[in-house]
Amino acid sequence: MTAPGGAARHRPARRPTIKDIARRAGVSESAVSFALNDRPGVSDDTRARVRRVAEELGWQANSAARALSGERAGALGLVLARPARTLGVESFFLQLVSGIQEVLAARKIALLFQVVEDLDTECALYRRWWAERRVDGVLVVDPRTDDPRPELLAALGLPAVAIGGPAGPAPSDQEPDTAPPPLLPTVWADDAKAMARVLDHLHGLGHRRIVHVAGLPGLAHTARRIRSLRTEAALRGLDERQVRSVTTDYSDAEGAEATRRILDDPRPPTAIIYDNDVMAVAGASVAAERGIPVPAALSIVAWDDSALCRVTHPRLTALVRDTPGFGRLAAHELLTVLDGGPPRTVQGELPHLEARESTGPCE
Amino acid sequence: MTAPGGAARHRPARRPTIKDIARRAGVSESAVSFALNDRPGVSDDTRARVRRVAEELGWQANSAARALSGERAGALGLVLARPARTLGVESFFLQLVSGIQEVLAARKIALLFQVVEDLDTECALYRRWWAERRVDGVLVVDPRTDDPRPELLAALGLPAVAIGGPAGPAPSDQEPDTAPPPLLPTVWADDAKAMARVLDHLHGLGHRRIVHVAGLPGLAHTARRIRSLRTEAALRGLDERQVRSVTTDYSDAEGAEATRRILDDPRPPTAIIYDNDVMAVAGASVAAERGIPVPAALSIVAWDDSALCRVTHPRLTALVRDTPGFGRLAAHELLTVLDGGPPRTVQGELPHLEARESTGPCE
DNA sequence: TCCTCGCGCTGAACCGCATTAGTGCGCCTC
DNA sequence: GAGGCGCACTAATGCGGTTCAGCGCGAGGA
Repeated sequence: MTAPGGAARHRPARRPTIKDIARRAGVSESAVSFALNDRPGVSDDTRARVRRVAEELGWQANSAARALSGERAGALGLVLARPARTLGVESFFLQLVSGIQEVLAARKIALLFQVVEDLDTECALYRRWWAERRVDGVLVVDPRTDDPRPELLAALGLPAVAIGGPAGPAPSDQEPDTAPPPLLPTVWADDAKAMARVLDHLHGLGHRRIVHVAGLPGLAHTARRIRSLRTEAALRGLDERQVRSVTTDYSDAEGAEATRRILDDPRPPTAIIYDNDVMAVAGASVAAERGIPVPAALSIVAWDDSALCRVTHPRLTALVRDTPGFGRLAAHELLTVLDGGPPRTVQGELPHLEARESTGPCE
Repeated sequence: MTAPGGAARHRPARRPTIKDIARRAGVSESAVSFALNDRPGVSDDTRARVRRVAEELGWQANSAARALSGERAGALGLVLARPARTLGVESFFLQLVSGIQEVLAARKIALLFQVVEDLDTECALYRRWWAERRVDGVLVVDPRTDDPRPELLAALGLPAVAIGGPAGPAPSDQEPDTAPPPLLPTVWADDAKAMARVLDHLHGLGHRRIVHVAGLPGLAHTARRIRSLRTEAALRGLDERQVRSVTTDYSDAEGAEATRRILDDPRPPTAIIYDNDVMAVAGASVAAERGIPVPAALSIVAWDDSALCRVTHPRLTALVRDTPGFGRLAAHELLTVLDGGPPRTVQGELPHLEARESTGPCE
C-alpha cells in the first residue's frame, strides 16, 4: 500500500516522522510520543525499542509541529536597536549572545536575533514575533530611563527579562529600597558599587578633578552611573565642579569631541572615566595628539574591557565584567520565568577594576 | 455556543486565528486563506473585507502552523563558530547580520543566529536545525580551505550560501577559470584585486619590503590573500625575500607578537599589511613602544576598516568594504536559491583603500 | 433551451506532533 | 466467579494554517 504520488521523490529527503518510527517499532504513534517524551504509558521495553528506532532513523521532532500542538515555539528573541551608524566596535553583544546560547543550547532552544534601526521597529518586532508565535519570550537589552517596552510586553503578555538594569522608571534618588518593583524581571550589574571601585582607585591615586564621559543619556545605566558618581564623589568630599559627567552617543567621534572640550577647560581634570572602550581609546588618542602624557598628566579608565584596551599604548585600565556570564544569567532567568517561576531581579557579578598603565598617581 | 472551559482565561490573550476572521467576515476559512495569501478564488470584494477584518483583529499567521503545512519554516540560520576567546572586537559580524536582516525583514523571514565553539558543533547544529525544520536555509561564514560544510550541506539537502569566498577546494593556482564550480552558491569579495590596490598604494609610495600579517591559515580568504600577494609582488618584480606573509589567529596578542618578530628582523620591512583592524592597531602599538615613527619609518595598512582605525593616532589607512551590503547580497542570493533560482557565484563590491595617516612615502 | 464553462466559494483532508479518552487484559479481591 | 483496578497501549481529536476536490450558479455558446 504505497502512498499515491511516491511522496519521497521531488521533496529532498523526506524527514522521518513519528509515524515512521511507529511503523518500524510496531506500535502506535502515541506510544512513540510517550516513549520519546519520557511520559508514562509505555513499558521500559517498548520505550527502549522506540528510542533505538528513533536513533536509527535520525529522528528529531519537527519544531513547527511541536510548537503547534505544544504551544511552545522553542525559541527566544533578542532585538538590538542600534542605528547602523553606531553599530561599531562592540564585543559586548557577541559575548552576551554567546553566553545566552550556552544556556539555551542545553535545552535545544533557538535564539532569534535581530538588529534593527530604532526602538519603534523593536516594539513592532515584539508584536509580530508574539503574534506569529515565533518566540516564547524575549530578552530586552539597553533599558532606558523612559522605556515603553516593559509596558508593551506586559500588555502583550510576552514573557521577558530585561538585561542591564531596571527597565522601568528609574528608582527614586532618596529611597531606592522603596522603589516600585520593576515591571520586568531583571538581571543587572551594580553600577553604583562599580563606580565606587573606580573612584576608590582614582581617589586613592590622588585625583580630585574627574570627568565621566557617559554614554547615551536615555539609557537606564547611564543615569545610574551618573547618579552613582555624584553620590560617591560627595562621600569623598568632592563637589560638582570637581567631579561631573557629560553624555555622548558612545561613538568614537563623540568620545573624541567630548575629550577635546574637556581638555580645553582652563582647569582640566586629571582623570577621565569613559563609559565604553571605544571612547576611552579615542580619548587616549586625543591626549596623544595634544602631547598630554598618560598617565603622568591624565589618567584614563574604560568602563568595559576588550582587546582594544590592551592593544593601545599605554594599555588602558578597565572595568572588567563577565559578559558571557551575564548572558547565561539572563537566559537562565528567562527560562525560569517560562517555567512558571517567580519574576525576580537578580544581580550579576560585580565587575572588577583591571589596573593597567593608563592610570597613575596625580602629579 | 461557548467553548467548554472558557478558553480565553488562563492562556494569556488568545491570539486570533483565521477561524475568527472567517466567522466575522462570514466566509469559510479557506476563503480567508486565499484572501490573505493573494491567491485566486475570491472576489475583490471579499478579499478586501477579509483583509479589513484581519487588520482589525491584528491577525498574524501563526508561524508554526504555516511551517507545518506550508513546508517553509520562514527562518534562515547563521552560525558563527568562534572559540569564546577570540570573540573579540568585531564589528564585521554585527554589520553583516544587520545587512542580512534588512533583506529578510521585508519578507518577514527570521534569522536564527548562533555562536558556537567550533566547527563540529556548527555542523551538528546544521543537522539539528534541518532535522527539526527550524530553518529553510543557512548562510555559511568563514569558509575554509579544507571545509567539511559544503559536503555536509549538500548531503543534507540544506540550501545554503557561502559568504566570503568559495568554500570548496581552493581554486587551482594555474587556471582559476577552469576550477570546478564551488559546491555552494557563493558571495565573495575579490581579494586579489583588493590586494592589488593595497600593493599599488604601497609600491607607489616606494615600499619594496612588505610583510603581510594574515589571519587564520585555515580560512579560504587567508589563502587567497596570501596567494594574491605573491602574484602581485611578482608582477612588480619583488621576490619572496622582499614580500611575504605570516599567519596568526587574528587576535591582538598574535598580531603584536608577529609584529615584534617582524621588526626584530635585521632588514625589517618598511610596510606591514594586517588582515584585520585589531591586529593593525596592536601592530601600531608595538611600533609606538619601540619608538618607530609611523608612517615615517613604517607604514601600516589594515584590511577592514572600523572605528578602531580612526581613533588611533595616527589614524590607520584601511581597506574599506561595505559589509552590510555584503550581507544584503548574501541574503538575497539565498532567497533566490530558495525560490528555485540557480545557484550562482556572485561578487560583492570591490573594497577601496582609504588612505589615512599610517601610510607614507618610504624613506 | 440546454449544455458547458468558469467564477467564487465551501468542506474536508492533511502537515507532525501532543494529548485525552477509551480498550483489552491480566490480576487481585471478596 | 463476578467485579474492580491498573497497566500498556490504541484511536481520535486538535493545534492553525494550506490545499484540493467539489459545488452551485450565472453567463455564454450552440
